[in-house]
Amino acid sequence: MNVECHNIIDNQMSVFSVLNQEEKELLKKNSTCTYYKKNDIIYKEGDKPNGLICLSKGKVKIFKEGVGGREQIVRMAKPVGFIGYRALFAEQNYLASAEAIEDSVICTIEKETLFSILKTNYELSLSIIRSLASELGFSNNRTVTLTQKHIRGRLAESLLFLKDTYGLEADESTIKVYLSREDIANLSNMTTSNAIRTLSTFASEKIISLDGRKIKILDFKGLERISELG
Amino acid sequence: MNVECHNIIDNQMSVFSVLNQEEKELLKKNSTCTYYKKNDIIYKEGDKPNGLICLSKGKVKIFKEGVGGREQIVRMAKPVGFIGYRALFAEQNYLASAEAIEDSVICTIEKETLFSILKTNYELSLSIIRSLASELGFSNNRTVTLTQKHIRGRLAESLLFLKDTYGLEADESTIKVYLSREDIANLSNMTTSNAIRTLSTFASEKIISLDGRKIKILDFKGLERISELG
DNA sequence: TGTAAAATATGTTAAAAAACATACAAATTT
DNA sequence: AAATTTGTATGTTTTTTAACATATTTTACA
Repeated sequence: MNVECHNIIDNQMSVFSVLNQEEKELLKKNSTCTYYKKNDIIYKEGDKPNGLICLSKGKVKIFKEGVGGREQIVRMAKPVGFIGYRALFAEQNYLASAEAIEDSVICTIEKETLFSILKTNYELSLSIIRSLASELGFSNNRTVTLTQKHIRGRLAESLLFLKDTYGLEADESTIKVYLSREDIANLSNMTTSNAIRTLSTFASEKIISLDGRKIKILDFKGLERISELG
Repeated sequence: MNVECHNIIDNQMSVFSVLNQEEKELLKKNSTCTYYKKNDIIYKEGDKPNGLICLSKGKVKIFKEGVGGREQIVRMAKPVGFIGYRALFAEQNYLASAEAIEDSVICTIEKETLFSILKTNYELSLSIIRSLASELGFSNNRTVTLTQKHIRGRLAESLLFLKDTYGLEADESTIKVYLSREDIANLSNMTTSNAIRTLSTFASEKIISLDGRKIKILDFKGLERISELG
């Protein structure tokens, strides 16, 4: 009854498109589907991965607990995308936690099955290598921007990042994800107060407009300029 | 005449140990050896990778230019280790630069040859996946510590990181790498002034002792405490 | 070997961001 | 519907860190 899993594995756009029918059937037989409510934890820092988790529906934040329990969001996942594969492939326990920020559906592909297919399928290995290498580039980039940019620059970058990740509503300006001010702060390496304050400033400068958790980008160029300036 | 390359490929401890003799010979035939003086640039942000670079001798820093040209060191390489493989496998141009901080020898394995061997050798793919996944974990960790820890915590962490990476001299306390105060600052996300000042403070607290660029760790537990506290 | 340049050191000031305080609104629970 | 909790908003204070200034030492090299 795990239709969601089947859909992902059969998806022509997914990394599994390089597999033959037999391999796909094997994956389907060894995967399970799980449903999560908004704010549900999918896994926690320290947990042991037991498979490749694929986000089929919903949105998920990946975060680490830092100094004094302060949360830093290191990644935002969208369908169809993988979660927690870093720990799985590094053969480590999770170094970050995953939490659904919307009702979500995940499909977990059993570890041994995945590795057995990986053994014979060069294309799949290569696409995993590419994914990890891209994400490492992204992470290194973020290390620099989060440490070097000032508050306005960091917030502007986060808003552009959210836009790039989740896209815009039909109005071509509302960012298609609804985060709490606290999550925006944890994504941008600042306190909640400063996230709220800086969002208000951006709104007063007509760069964005705010309506609860809805954020409309009014001046893309302006936002990019602030992000680049630091 | 590229003996250095041959040594690396034949090394029982390297990732190439999983290759058969034929594959090793192919790699040797398609690799070149290059010598760098201290402060020589090996590659620059934006350059196109043309092979897998292996550091055979010496020490190399990998850094990114941030806001206003401010440098952030994202990795320190030691022999025998790979450099610039992220960009190679992501099929991107380099997102960081590499500079020798000591006289160094590198061995470059030609790209096409490497990929052809990768195609047939599952073990090699897997070890690359593991490396990338580990480094991604490290990078995410650093994002959090560099943004959340205070100056003392960041510097303490950097000193411990340098110790873990390059080890200690025979005296069991001198860190086996000699960096400028500027490099230490660029590794720890602080200004040179603050690196100098904080090093002096640590020295006055008898946590470390300084002799030019030689740094002796006198109180390991103390340093760890400062690092963990933030 | 003298001189310029680079690196190190340290004090002072200015700016940035966190911490704190408080108020209010909205959502949830009872 | 009242009470409580949670999230948002904004002003003030304090801390942290960068920026600046200047001196001294070391290194490079002509």
